[in-house]
Amino acid sequence: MKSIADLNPSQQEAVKAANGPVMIVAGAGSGKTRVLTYRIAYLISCGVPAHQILALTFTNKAAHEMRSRIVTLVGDSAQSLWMGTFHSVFARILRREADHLGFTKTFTIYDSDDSLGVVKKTMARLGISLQQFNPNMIRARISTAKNQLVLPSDYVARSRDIVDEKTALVYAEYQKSLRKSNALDFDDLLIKPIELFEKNAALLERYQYRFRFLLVDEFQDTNKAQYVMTKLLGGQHRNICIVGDDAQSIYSFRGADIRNILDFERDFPECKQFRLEQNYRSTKTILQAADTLIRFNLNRLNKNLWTENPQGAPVTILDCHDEQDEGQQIVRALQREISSAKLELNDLAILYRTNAQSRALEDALRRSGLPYTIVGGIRFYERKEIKDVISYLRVLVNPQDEESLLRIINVPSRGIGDTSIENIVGYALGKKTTVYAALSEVEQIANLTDRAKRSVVEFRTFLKKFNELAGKLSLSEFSRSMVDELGILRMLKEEGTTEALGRWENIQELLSAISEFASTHSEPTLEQFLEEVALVADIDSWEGTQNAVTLMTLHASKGLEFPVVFVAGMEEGLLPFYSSTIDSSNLEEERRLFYVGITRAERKLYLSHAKVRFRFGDLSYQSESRFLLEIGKENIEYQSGPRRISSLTTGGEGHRQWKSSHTKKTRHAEPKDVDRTPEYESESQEQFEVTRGTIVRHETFGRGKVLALSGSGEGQKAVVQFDDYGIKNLVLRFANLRLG
DNA sequence: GCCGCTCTCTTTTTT
DNA sequence: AGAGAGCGGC
Repeated sequence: MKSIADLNPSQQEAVKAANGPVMIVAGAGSGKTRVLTYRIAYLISCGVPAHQILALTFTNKAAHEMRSRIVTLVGDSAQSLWMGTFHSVFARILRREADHLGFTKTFTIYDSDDSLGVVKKTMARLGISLQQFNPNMIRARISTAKNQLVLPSDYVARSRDIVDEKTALVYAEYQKSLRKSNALDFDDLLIKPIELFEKNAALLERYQYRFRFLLVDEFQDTNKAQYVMTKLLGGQHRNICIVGDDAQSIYSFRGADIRNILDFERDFPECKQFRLEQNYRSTKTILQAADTLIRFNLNRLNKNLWTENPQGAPVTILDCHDEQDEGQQIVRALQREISSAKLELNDLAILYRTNAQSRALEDALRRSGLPYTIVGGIRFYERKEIKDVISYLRVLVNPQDEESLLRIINVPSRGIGDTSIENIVGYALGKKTTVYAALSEVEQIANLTDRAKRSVVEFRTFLKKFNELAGKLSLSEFSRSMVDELGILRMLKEEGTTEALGRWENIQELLSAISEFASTHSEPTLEQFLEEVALVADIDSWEGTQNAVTLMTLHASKGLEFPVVFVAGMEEGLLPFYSSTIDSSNLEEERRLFYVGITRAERKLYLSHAKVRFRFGDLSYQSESRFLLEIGKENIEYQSGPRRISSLTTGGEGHRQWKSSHTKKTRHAEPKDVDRTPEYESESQEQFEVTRGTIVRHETFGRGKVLALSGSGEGQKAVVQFDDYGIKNLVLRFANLRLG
């Protein structure tokens, strides 16, 4: 192995503390990835067989990169490392052990869309109104419960409102449906292994023995299930190394819990701690800005990041009029940077809070002719036409997969309508058999038209044919001929619209992806392909090597670095983002998110904000983000746009009303300020004043509290938390609210 | 059963 | 503003 002399002393110590629990607190840009790779390489060079090391990373991309770096350090023996995300590693383990849990190896992994479909069907079956109760909210609550290892049976006792009561019912049925479909959702991939190991001590022991060294990266973003899993696997040998930075925890909405770091210290009191505080990435100015900002968070571990890098240029703030202007100003700044600093396009990144913001930025880039690449947005594998083809493949692998089966039974449309489907499902339910099996008993299903019966037989024959072909053709031949026979490509081509052509291209792209998968794997199977598809993240496929500016969300930027970084949309309401449920912990997470953004920058940071922006089809006027005031005046310079148009003074009637409510200056945020939620587009009502906090009464929903207001005039909307019906979004003009 | 229209909801972030 | 779902007419 190459010498580790090129690491600094604290990095070296962290690398060499091989045995026992280790906690590495690694600040942004402190060479964390380097330490991890060297640490693993060091273990291998000390004689630990690579297959006894399990390293859990946050993205597949990080895993791939680390693995190849380790291979360059210690050679090919490192290929047998176990490395990947929690989800992919445990999916792999679950495939092996599926029969212990009553699933088969070919189980399907349901994404959030599939889960939502199951939730909806379950609600319908239970007679719970989809109008009254938001299926998405119920799905989210089920997911949260699962992340916290709350079982359906325990959920009832924790019910706090009527939505919880309904959720409890749905949750129990939802789990049964998944089991019937031989399917696991994302959360199950973490929970089921725990269930497996708790039930089966011998099996746990085997895996404990197998993975003698555990490493967990981005530990601040693990959830309870992931932590319990870590403890289970590593609790005996205690060779657990966790690496993280509490200041970069940005996934609490997904159940991540920073308290895991504190719990680790409690559960492993003998753990050795290392702190990496020297930053190698950023200029002093950028680091100071980040540090000044993060000090506004009360809830944090103390850390002292420092750097030997030069002072660097101040952070530039771009005042923009609207999102178009923002795009233009960013483009101009980009062009200046490229010409003056001799940068490549892939040295530049534009980050934002929400995917929706990319649009205006893309427009500006396109107009200027600057090539760009976008990470994320509408995910490829979530597009309708792609999901349809994938569903066919899923059903062929796992005929029990009801969600996919019902999705494709009439796609392309073959005359099996909703009524027929209902009859088939009803029949299956009555006979306690799967829908797939019911297809073979079509003659016995009541109320089916002859046309529907014939179509079902056709559909069945189609599936059967490709089931038989599966073993005979190569993966890419197989999928191509299946798509051909489905006839969707031909149909799309005939349709001829731009949209249809786009879909046609997408399906071709999917087929190429399958071919590529087949050529890069030694024994490619459909099962493997589907698993990979289910667990890819947008960032996994980003290479960063092409000659283009990169656009992505702040979340996706975690772990990356760029010489020049732009953070767009620095406005109250957008960053920090607020929804109806903002509280101080949300605000602190938003601040950490911005912190992550700042610390991606090596040499130069730009922050932009717009006065006017379209949101939800309405113009909205926001004051600049409080975070701009929190990064320290001494670190910033303002650069005004070349021309200022203020629609506050030149705008028409519709705009004038905003004047009064938005001349209010954002309060300077102080850590001690208890109520930090700023006024959010509040305005007076005709009959009575509705503001945040007003208690109102609704004809059917009863008593509720106004959480937020948005929009203007006729279109003004209120987010109301009802005592019995949860959160609703109402148009005030129609809602007929009375004071409660 | 299919087509086209209107209404609703969304958009926070993602494995 | 745009997409998807739900509804009504053919």
